[in-house]
Amino acid sequence: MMVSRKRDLKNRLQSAGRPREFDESEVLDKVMTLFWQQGYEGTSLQNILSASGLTKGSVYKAFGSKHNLYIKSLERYEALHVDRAVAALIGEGAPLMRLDDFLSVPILGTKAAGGVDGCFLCNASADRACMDAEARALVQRGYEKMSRALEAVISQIRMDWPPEKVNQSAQMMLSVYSGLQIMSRAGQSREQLQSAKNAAMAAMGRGGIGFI
Amino acid sequence: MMVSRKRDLKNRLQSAGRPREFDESEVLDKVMTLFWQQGYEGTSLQNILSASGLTKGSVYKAFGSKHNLYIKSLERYEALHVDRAVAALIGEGAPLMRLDDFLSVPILGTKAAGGVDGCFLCNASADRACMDAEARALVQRGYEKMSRALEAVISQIRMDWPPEKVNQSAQMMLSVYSGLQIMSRAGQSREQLQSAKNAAMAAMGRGGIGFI
DNA sequence: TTGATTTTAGACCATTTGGTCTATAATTGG
DNA sequence: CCAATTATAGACCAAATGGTCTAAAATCAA
Repeated sequence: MMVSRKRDLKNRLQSAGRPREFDESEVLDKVMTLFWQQGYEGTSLQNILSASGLTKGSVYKAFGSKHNLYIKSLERYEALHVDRAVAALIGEGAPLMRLDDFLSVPILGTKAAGGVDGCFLCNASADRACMDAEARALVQRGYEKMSRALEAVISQIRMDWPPEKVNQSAQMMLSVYSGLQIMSRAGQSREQLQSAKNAAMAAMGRGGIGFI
Repeated sequence: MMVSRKRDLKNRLQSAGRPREFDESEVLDKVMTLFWQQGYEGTSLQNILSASGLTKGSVYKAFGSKHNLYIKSLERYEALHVDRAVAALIGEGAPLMRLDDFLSVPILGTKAAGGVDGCFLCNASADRACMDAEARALVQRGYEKMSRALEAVISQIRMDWPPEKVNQSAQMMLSVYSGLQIMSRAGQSREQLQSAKNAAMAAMGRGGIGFI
């Protein structure tokens, strides 16, 4: 047959042939959850097939490889969770409250009866980032986004602070956030995490971070 | 033969039979490094055999299972690294400097050319703690030790602070530490980590953590 | 209807997984 | 030297791994 006469101008959305029986985003959400909870090596193809209800053929046709599925999952996490957190940080309401809410996420996400997801970026940092450049770039981009948003709120909270001080505080808040997420995965109690958050918030109060 | 007449009173160190050809602690150190760097599922038995130079028979005779090897690795990490960090925290010198040194570990450990180990406790938090109660208990014990040591230094730095404030600050410092370790695994730049540390240290300075 | 195109189901594959078992080697106490 | 004991090497194993491939099914354009 002729090559590539196919549809240069028609610009259709639905190509010919049998249509997909699944929603790609829906499947990706389920797979993302698996990688998020169990890590890359901890999630087997079988896990993925069971959770998605698909068969190997469909998965490999649609996503190509396990690794690509992981990268796509990270991207989806960024779009779904990081961007939402960022929007909340730079959104409406008292800036101090917005920062507090941001640091509360790791604490509220903590379920008493085990099974804490934490933050996919933080988990991926430990799990894959140091051995997978593509994953690392995505994780860094996520941190970068949160870092910028933190700078924005903090500069609203402490309008008297110079940019340098705002930047350092934002980096500290990001560290606190990551630390809380990681420690929540380890089952640290809500009280302990709460204490950490309180001290971090207190550093933003009157007196604030007093350079030594 | 008779049961358990073996050596109730002799109390010998070396039992009869062929002696070990390897040093158990040495092997454990190598295995610990593998689990630390690659995680539980990311480390195969083959990895372990190659790194230790042992064969399956010896490994299983000496350690029983991969899982047990992981637990032993966590214990060894606690004895080797956590206890050392704790000792340094409550040791000699200016307390403010000791705290600074503690938070510098994640930054100095960062090698420019990838391959950052981070902290085994933090990695294990993301990797295994939420699906392995034994591992979780060890991780929590490690955090607990560091937390107590942090309280000790902080109470030396700010003798005017009430215990509650000291405790909250210690929890925050532990979060910052964990966050730095995790973000260093993701390849965050030394400058970024340094900024976070600076802000955290600043919170201990004059004015300190000013409750809102 | 027919031909082209695409997805699906699942058989199939080589490799690797964690783990066991046995024969042999190396030691000690007697 | 001999019996008992322990460690080593590596053959062996069933199950699981990530991945490929083919035949059938489902759709659309002509």
